[in-house]
Amino acid sequence: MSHGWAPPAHTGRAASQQGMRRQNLALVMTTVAAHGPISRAAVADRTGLTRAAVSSLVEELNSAGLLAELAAAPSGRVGRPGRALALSAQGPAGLGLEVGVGHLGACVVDLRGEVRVWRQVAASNRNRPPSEVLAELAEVSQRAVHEAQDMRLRPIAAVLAVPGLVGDVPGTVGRAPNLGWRDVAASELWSQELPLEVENEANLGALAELWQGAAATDFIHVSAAAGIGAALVVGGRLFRGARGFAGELGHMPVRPDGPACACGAHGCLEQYAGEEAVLRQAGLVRTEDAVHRLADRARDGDRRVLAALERAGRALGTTLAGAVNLVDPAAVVLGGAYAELGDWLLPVIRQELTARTLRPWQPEALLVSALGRRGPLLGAGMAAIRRIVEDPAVLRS
Amino acid sequence: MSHGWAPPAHTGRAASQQGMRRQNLALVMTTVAAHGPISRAAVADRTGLTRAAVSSLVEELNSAGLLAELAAAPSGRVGRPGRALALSAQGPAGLGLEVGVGHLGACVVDLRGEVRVWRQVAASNRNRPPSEVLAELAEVSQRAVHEAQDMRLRPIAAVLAVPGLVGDVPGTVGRAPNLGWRDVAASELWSQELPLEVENEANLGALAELWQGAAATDFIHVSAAAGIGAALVVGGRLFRGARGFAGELGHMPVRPDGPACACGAHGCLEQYAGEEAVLRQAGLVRTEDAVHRLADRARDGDRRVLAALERAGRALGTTLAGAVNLVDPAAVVLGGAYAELGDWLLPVIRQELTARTLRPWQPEALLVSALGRRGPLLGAGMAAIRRIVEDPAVLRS
DNA sequence: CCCTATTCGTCATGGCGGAAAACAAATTAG
DNA sequence: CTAATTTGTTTTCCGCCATGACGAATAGGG
Repeated sequence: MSHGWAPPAHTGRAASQQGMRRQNLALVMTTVAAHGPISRAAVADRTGLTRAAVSSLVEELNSAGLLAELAAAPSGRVGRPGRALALSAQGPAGLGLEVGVGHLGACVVDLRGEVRVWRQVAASNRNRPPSEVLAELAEVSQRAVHEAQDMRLRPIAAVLAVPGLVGDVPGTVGRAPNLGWRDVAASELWSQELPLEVENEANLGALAELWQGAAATDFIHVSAAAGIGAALVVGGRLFRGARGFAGELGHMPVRPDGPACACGAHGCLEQYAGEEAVLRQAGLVRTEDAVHRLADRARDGDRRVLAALERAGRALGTTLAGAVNLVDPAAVVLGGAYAELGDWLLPVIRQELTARTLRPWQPEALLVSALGRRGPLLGAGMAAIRRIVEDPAVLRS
Repeated sequence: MSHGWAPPAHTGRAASQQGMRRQNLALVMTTVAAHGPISRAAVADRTGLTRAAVSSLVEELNSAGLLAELAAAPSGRVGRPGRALALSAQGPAGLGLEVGVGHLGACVVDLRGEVRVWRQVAASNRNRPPSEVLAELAEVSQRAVHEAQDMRLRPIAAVLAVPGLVGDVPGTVGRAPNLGWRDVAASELWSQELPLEVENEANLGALAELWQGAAATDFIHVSAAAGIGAALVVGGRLFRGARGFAGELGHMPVRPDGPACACGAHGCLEQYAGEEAVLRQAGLVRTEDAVHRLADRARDGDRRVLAALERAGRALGTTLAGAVNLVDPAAVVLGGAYAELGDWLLPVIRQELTARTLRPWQPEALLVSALGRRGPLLGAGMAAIRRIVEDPAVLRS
């Protein structure tokens, strides 16, 4: 009647003692990262490892320069005081890079997740040759790296945030319409020593949100630039879908027979809540700082702008309600350009969410990103160093 | 500027040698399950374990009665022939149970994933006291268990498929409107020895689809009964969302200002593609076998029925396109009542998917479940025994 | 001041489990 | 019948964590 189990569910990997060590090193590392200065004994309690094992693991992490012992603080409790462990403020660091339409950015984040260097410069990158853009970025980056080195920080990996899609080949930009890029092998053009990884800016914004602790471990992060993108974070990880295309919120249907969209369909969300559509409704022309002007006029009470924002918010809310019904996230975060327009969008979206989600929806579960435009670059820097926290053994090679 | 890493990303568990053994036992088990009769050496090649380690692991699984050695088949290749390992056709088995509106079911699935006992009886369970229903189910179940025992099968766990929502407390049915159940503690009413777990029938249908190998490891399984539910399978696992409510496809908005829905919103998918809506459009009254009658009339070319199905398919397609844009599954599977109506729904849905998905959509990635109504019960049986395959160490306790 | 209770970190021992390599067994090719 | 080849087991070894004991560093009480 049946034919047995289907082939593989992605066959796991063999567990070895090296793997065990590796996992426990990571466990200690993440525990220290998450629970501030903490003693070995407390790590042991929290992880289930023995104190002896923790000692050995800490010793290894310590001599690799990943952990540091802080000065002892009097605890007031009886017994020998523990020695406070914390992630090292020196040593390995992550280099975050960003190519925006109107700016370039570089930042350095240390193991603790703290931003130590932050540089952004204005630049007109629209339709500029990628090699030229990356060359200028390299200059900005090098200054940032030098600054970091003065603080005894040693960047070990770079992540580049781009307003576009990552290509099938790692390290390439598949398409970035706003930059005019198409199939750009960024990591090859990148002449620096550091390994470079490319990631979509919206995804990195979502990761920044995750690691800065504003939202839960399961949320939808919506951000708008030219298009509308959503990043799904599930169980503390980016959810990319089977082919890596998950999160195309902008082309969810709002009205099946609505206005034609560039994608070929009709009534996509972008036709209601996309930058171009909103500006058109508001009677504004599209410029680099259009979002600011929208917000200004809304503050001034401009009827047409307010109506445009309400219309956008309603469409966005409807679509998000659908997404919430389907994915059941713990929160929805508005980032990117939407963050600045939160005052006017939030109430309408809340209304729609409340009305259209089958399960009761807590109003406070819809929130505006506190990171704003800094999200992508911050996320890039954090992502670059986060690997070390989540798997310190990669440095042992 | 920043405040370091956010608290936990669900802190992992400490790796111990026992855990290592456990993981490798599972690895051998799943490898044998997935790749048919296979020799120790081939398992070693495939998993990366050494032959010695595999031997030791197989020895343990063997003496626990989980693996069996088949008669040697001449391979024709040079060298000592391998001894073919396969999952045991005896020993531990899973008991699948189902309470439907019009029937009760029980089945027994062995370690290989093969159905060995299959029993379904008609019953009118609508608004019947849960204790009475479960008592009758227990009888059916016991006969099935006895039959299984005659085949040297020993059911070790039961999973119950219900057309409703699982409650917060494991083992309880939160709501099953079609049965008239509300907060029923099924596992307490279940007087049998076996541990009982309760799961939504649509989810189990999706798991059956997964394990029977029709679809990929990432897909959306749509099924309709009274409501429209979707089960998301991601990386070979059920995706439940933050609160366990993921998959409410029926209340995704199709037209923001469409007909009012029982959920309080307007224009939900259920108002277009739900059983009641389709029947109303088709001019049929609602009965137990309404789906059959729909299919019959459609086959006869009934204009009104065909129009109703087209309308439903179009709405379903629009919504699924949105879901695909958001989640990017490798496939979409139509199950439940939709499976029988596939001939008429499929073309329209394909059309919408092709038109509305941003990424190119392969027509063959939309398919109809071959399991039909058997899915939920089959999935229940398979789920009950699948745990042993995925973690054989649980039997060691 | 000294002694005890308490907690922390380390050290020594042991056992478990996989890796590596040698070996025995079973087949094909010639 | 021998050589070659592949399989499965045996043996030895090593890494890693658990266990338990011990020294270290504190607070509290007499």
